[in-house]
Amino acid sequence: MSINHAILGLLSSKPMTGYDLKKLIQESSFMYWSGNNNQIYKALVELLDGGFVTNEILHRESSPSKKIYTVTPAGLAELRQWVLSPPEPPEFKKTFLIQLAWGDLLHTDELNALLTGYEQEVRTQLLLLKGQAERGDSAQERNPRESLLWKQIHSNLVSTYANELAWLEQLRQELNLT
Amino acid sequence: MSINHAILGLLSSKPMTGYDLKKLIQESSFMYWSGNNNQIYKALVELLDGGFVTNEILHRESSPSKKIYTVTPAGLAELRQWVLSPPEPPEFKKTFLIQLAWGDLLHTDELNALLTGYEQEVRTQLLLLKGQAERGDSAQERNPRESLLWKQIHSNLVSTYANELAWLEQLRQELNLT
DNA sequence: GGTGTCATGTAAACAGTTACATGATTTT
DNA sequence: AAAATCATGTAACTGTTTACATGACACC
Repeated sequence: MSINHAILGLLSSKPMTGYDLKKLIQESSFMYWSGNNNQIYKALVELLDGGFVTNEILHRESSPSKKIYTVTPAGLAELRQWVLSPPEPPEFKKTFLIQLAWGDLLHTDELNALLTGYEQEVRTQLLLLKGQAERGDSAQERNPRESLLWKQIHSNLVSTYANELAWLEQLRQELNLT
Repeated sequence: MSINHAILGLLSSKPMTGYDLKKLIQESSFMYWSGNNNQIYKALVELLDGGFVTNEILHRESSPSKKIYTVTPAGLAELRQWVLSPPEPPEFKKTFLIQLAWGDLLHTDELNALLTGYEQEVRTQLLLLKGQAERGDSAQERNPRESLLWKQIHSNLVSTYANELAWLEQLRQELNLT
């Protein structure tokens, strides 16, 4: 349930509308939520109720009125608190591994096709990541330490996918030699 | 929604009760569902309705009657079909990375403690994995190809965690040198 | 005598996704 | 003239988790 904290984080660099937040979260590689309206607008109501953000409402003739959200000091304190909290282990959902678990039902060529399919998916994810990096995503960093952290987050994801590809290579070799 | 297929897979090696399936799924490292009653018993009803499994009911005086589920040929066909279907990309939920994204709010020593906390979590996961492997988990394999596949699934998870540790090492170095 | 395992199931709450609804403005 | 973007929100559905409920039998 940390999308609220992610929103606090995003707002800490710049006041934004729900619509802006939605886009940032949807485009982000490491903020893993889908970033649909329901999540965002619900979270913003909660954050407002909790006093962690305030909003400035721009009324416009017709069109829904634009709401620009800003973190409060209480919101910043909450964010810091959360960042300090004990990390959770990473979670992996690799449905492919479950397919592979019963891959013995397949002929060798079918199994090979399955591996190739997975490889394609992983490569696609890697390309998406690099695309985001080139577009200089995640906006303005402030100081060198922060910018180092963001680079390392990106590097974490890249290495995770690269590791998957390396493992695939190993699997292919073992399958062919047996 | 592939827990149904995972259940078909498990039943394909041996008829079992819902209770047995629950334990296998909960102990498994790569079948990522929690394996709570609600999921299992609901899935079994669906599989039964679809004609993918049958059950033999052992009535016992008092105690709920034991139901032993067996895959039907239709179930095996469905399983094979699913195993052949185009793989999805892996999904990662690394909440830690989101904490790190705003890690610049922390003092250096706090940040270091955060990294250590994460490292501990990852190491714990690795130990759990090795424990499962030693207990010769995932039961009886049939032929060399299948047994190779199961070993490689295990190896995938190990390497994923190992990669995380290697990345942490790199991050530590970059943080200290800056 | 208490704890743990076996064995089934239900209820309630929470989280997440997809789709719906509206309507102006900007781009192609 | 059509399509995409801006901007907010709601409704319905699906998936997941936690907790409740029952009761025998085995083990310490």
